[in-house]
Amino acid sequence: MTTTRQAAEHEPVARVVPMLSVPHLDRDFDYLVSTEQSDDAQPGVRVRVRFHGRLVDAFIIERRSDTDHVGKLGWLDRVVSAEPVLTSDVRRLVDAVAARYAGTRADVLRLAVPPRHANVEKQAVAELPAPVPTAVDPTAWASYGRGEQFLDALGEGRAARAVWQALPGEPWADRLSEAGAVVVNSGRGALVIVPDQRDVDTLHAAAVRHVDAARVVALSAGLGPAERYRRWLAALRGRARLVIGTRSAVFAPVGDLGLVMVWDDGDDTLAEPRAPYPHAREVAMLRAHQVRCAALIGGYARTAEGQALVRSKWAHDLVASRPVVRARTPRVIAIDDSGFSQERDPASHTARLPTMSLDAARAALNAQRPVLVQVPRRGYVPALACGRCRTIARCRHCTGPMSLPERDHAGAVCRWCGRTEPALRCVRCGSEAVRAVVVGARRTAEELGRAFPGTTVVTSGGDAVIATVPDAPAVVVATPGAEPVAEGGYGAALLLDGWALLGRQDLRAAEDALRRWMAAAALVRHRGDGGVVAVVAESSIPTVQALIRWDPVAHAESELDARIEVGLPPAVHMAAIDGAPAATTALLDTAHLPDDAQVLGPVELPPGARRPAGGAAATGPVMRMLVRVPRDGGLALGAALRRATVVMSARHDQQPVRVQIDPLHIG
DNA sequence: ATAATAACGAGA
DNA sequence: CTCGTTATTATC
Repeated sequence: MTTTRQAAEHEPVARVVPMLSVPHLDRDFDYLVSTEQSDDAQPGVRVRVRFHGRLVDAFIIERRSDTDHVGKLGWLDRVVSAEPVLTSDVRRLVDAVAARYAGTRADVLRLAVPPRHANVEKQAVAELPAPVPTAVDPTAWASYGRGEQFLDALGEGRAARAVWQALPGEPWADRLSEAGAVVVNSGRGALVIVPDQRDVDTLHAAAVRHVDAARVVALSAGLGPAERYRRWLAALRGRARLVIGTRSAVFAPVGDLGLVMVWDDGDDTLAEPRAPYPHAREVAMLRAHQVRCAALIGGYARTAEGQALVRSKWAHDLVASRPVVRARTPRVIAIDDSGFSQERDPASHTARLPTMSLDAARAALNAQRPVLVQVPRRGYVPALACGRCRTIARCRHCTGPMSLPERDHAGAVCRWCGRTEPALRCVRCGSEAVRAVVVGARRTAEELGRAFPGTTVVTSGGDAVIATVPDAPAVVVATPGAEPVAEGGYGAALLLDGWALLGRQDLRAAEDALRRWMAAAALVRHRGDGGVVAVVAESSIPTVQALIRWDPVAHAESELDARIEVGLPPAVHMAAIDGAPAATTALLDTAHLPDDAQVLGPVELPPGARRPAGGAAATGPVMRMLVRVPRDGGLALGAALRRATVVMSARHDQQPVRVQIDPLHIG
């Protein structure tokens, strides 16, 4: 069954990028286009090509009249559809991300272009009436320095860039929607990236209040292939002009992009867990840079990365003045046990956390307001129980659960009041044996229920997240990120386990603690309205001070200074190379690293880290090597490691190695 | 990946 | 010099 094919008359060569994640095959390949295929085989469409005998998916990059290939060309096997799903903007972005993260274009393309759904693609596009500009009130941005001017700049199509710290109680989704509306009204597209589905829902609800609902679309993973592709196509085809989504939406094909926004960029979920592990904020900034559009990074707290953008003058500060901050924030008290002797303060025999923070909670409940209690994620802090009878170990002062902190801490520590207990003894059976158990939010809820008999106790966390709670007395126990919004604001919040958040051996421990605290505290009424936040941590710790003073910018400043001091991102760029010791050293030996690169390690992989996938299932030790280069050496680092992976993958004897650029957690 | 092929080394 | 094995290279 040999069919005679005729090459297209005009530009018979299609240059394609095949979807092969093998580094040394990440090149362009030319194929012949037949007459029948010619109309459909336009740049950006999906095709199938016979590659080394196998049929593989590919995207057409360009049509050409000639080829530089010396051998004979094969034919495009099939044009999958005429939909040009890979726009030139997205293709340039994919190229840049692959280069920066030392990955293959195929891997990035898999993140950027969702799988096709033929039925959805065939459906006719409904004609939309001409867009109706919506009214945007820029005065809502007036609390933030040059906020109104920022919106004006967006309306004028300028490439304004800002890092914005939202005030407590601020309906951030409305503010981001207003910024998006200004851009959409000016005829351009806007994109907002948020950490999770809950934020997508919140933002979408707000967005349709500010932008014609037919032009707003929300992309997220939990949609199912058909709906997901339908909405993605709405963006591609230009119907949707304000696109909202989680991390992979940062690649969404929004045409004539005028503004890209990222909310809460300190959230770990913005880091893609699949190779080459790009971070949505970094991709967003690359994109803004490439298309010269505006950018906005927002959150209650600020990351060192955000601060670096401000310090380098790439972005402006968008923060409220001190008097406004003071008026809008709750009163923050630190429940601080250290250096406090019971001899000097006999009153402290009655538990200090219960006295001070339970007082605050009780006052809020008496004022008919809900109280938020933030506890760590399940499994985050193991508590202790008797090794013989399994009774949970309790603090002698406040009856809080005891747990073992990080290694450098002697004795057990109370999760509520932070007091140290050098020698535990079971109150029931007298045994001195201890075992670790995990006390989650549910148990904390039971305990608090006992502390406030007759009060409704609600828990939110894990797969049972509650969006809102009514303005009524209730104790709301939530894990970070799952705090329900209280209508009118909480009367008080208790932030437990401060020492557990701050004591982690992680480069982002302090930043992360402040981010979680502020996210919870932002839901509390301001001080003038009686709002109180009690945080269980030493008040002398700078991060606790930053919460008390509500100064995320100063905290990010000193965080950035600290990273400069010790040479960690974003002050430098760093690559982590994980794998069997032989494999990682082989890769680094192969790499022609820049002259100013420093090789560090090997270090232990952070606990819970996955071992690099692919190839033979390695069983040996997994080690991490680190490469550090100056801040302006990021591209050179990516390029050098990219070349090394090409060489290594061509020699197919190696064990799997994972390369991550600027990983969130360095080990 | 995997097939073709260039390179290499030991035995006859 | 040949055969058998291994390293290298190309895949349009």
